[in-house]
Amino acid sequence: MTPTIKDIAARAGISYATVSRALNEKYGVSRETREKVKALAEEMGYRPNAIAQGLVNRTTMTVGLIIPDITNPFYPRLALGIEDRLLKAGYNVFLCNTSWNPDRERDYLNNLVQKQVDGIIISSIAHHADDIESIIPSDMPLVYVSSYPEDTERSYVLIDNIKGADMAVSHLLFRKRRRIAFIGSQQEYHSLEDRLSGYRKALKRAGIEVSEDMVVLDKFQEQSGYKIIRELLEKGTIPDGVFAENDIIAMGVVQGVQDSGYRVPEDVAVIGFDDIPIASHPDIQLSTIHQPKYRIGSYAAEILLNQLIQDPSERRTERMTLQPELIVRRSS
Amino acid sequence: MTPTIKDIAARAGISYATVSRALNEKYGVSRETREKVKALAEEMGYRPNAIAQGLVNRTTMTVGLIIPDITNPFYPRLALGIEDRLLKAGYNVFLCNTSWNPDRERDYLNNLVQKQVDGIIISSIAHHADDIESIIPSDMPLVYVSSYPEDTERSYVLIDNIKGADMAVSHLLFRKRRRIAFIGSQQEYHSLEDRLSGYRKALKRAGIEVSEDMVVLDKFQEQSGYKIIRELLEKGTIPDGVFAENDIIAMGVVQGVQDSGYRVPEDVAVIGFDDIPIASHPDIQLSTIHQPKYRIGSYAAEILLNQLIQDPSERRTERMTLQPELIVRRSS
DNA sequence: GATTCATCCTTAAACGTTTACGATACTTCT
DNA sequence: AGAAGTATCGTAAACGTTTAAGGATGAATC
Repeated sequence: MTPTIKDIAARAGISYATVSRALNEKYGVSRETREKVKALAEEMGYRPNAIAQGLVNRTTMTVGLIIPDITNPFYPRLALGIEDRLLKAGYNVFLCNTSWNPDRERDYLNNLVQKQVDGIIISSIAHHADDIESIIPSDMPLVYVSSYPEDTERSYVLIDNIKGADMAVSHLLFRKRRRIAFIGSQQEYHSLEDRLSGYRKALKRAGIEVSEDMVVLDKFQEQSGYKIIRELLEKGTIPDGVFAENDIIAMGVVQGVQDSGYRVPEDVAVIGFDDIPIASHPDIQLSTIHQPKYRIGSYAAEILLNQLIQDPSERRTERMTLQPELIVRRSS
Repeated sequence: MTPTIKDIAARAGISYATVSRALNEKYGVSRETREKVKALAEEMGYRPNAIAQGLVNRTTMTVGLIIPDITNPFYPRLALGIEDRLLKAGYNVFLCNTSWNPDRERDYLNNLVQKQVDGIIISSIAHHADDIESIIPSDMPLVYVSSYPEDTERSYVLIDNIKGADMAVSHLLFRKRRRIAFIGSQQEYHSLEDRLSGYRKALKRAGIEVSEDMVVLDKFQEQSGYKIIRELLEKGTIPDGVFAENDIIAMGVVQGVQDSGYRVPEDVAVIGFDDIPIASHPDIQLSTIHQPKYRIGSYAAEILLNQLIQDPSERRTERMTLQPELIVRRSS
């Protein structure tokens, strides 16, 4: 249907190998035929078959991006940073949304190696490096972004979650809160754990004992914050501050607090994490820890690109930990 | 590196053609060798090279999805509906974000055909069908979603934009508004035009003349609503109702109205389009026209899948126009 | 006039699969 | 026993491209 180099060769009266070299600017073809070939290619609407090229070149100019939740505004911006950077370098990206499903993450990884992607960027929900790295060839470039399994040797780009959480909780402490809850989702996500340990760290430093019924994790994301805080309040466990795993959950918490007849921030101060766009809306004004989402994405892409051009033997792992930023708004 | 069927064949002491047939459950291989081959494949960690398969099968189990703005919460949900449906059928998706850039849309289309995708779903910003359909092979399945060029013969899935806009404006009229503005972005987007004509239609039916300074389009998306309404108000052009192209813009309008010292909805009633999740937030309460985003996506995927299994000759164009739903909230 | 050399092109193999066809051996039938 | 059929496997071509190696041509050198 669409013309191949053989079609061009036939019309030009030369062999298709010459056509290939002409189009790829290789040596050994005269200016004359090169121009003739190019004109013909243009005229016939020739477009190289990337699949065939991929087979012989052993590179597909394609990378896989695995994220847990495209519905959380954090990830689209991250993905945008990645896509923009990779596109500039000529790569396309397979976007894979796992919806927090570890099986789906595994399946997608398998899929991506079968599809011969050149590299993978992943915001993983797996706990162990092996869950991921045993699936992919050991020489396949991989960079973790925003979350990673702690026993990995690979590159990653992420915010300092411990420090960010520490800052958030310290801020609540500064606001004279003493009964500070941590509310999150039950997903096995390494950044969750770091945020949790940052939470513990800050409380410990302040000499406050962490009461375990103040740490509540729930199965789902979207409605988690709302549900959890309402249950807490009804049970009579009344925190005066809440640090939520992320802004989506934090917004649920704020709603829940208000619907239970309490005031934010007077009765319960709330702070989230991520600084998604809506958090700064005048009618929302959610305090949070800022993450430079787009930048994190483009850094991750940059690191992957470095690995892509390097010899596997001399690949170094590059790790970036970006500094979080406290954003104080009305909710605290 | 990773084993191929030849490696398996060598270890099994048979030809690689037989290995292929064994793994693909084809006739002509004994139970015995089939099982031996499968065991070996499992043991050696064999995974078929999808690129090589793609070359011979002339199908890549891959589809391209082109959207203008992953940053607008409308699209991730649309994409999710598409991805979920396609994944179930074994397809992977290239997500392509054009950032409202027509050149980038064109480049991506080219890219996708070179990458030999089996089909394309696109929320296009192009005006003419030719801008898109001249790029792709005529037998390549394509379905438009949420927006489409009006001179196309292809399938599409979208909301009835004219009717939705009509409903929105009629609602404002019902609220006794007479000076109703339309605020949108300047992107060439067909759904924009339909919404604009729905706006005109409703006004006309009510016997209200459309004043052209009440229709304002701006270049960008995110800040458009805010900027435009503030300029309008400062110019002394004070609408008592605003229909915005989408919820993102509508939210900007609400902010702008309030920052200019007017009240929503008392002085200016505002209604948007899409019903993105945040619109229902208790502190936002934006009136809007609901779109079933996830469902639109999965319908589009369904239609594409139908085309993928059909013979190109007997492909019928399927067009779905979903009914919009008016959601009245505090902003009107 | 033979040799060398550069230039331009062709041949052929390779990438990892699938699949039509042919070959072989074994069964079954007459 | 010979013919015919069946089950199993191998050979080879094909998908569209890149690229190493080699061949042809003509010009330059001696």
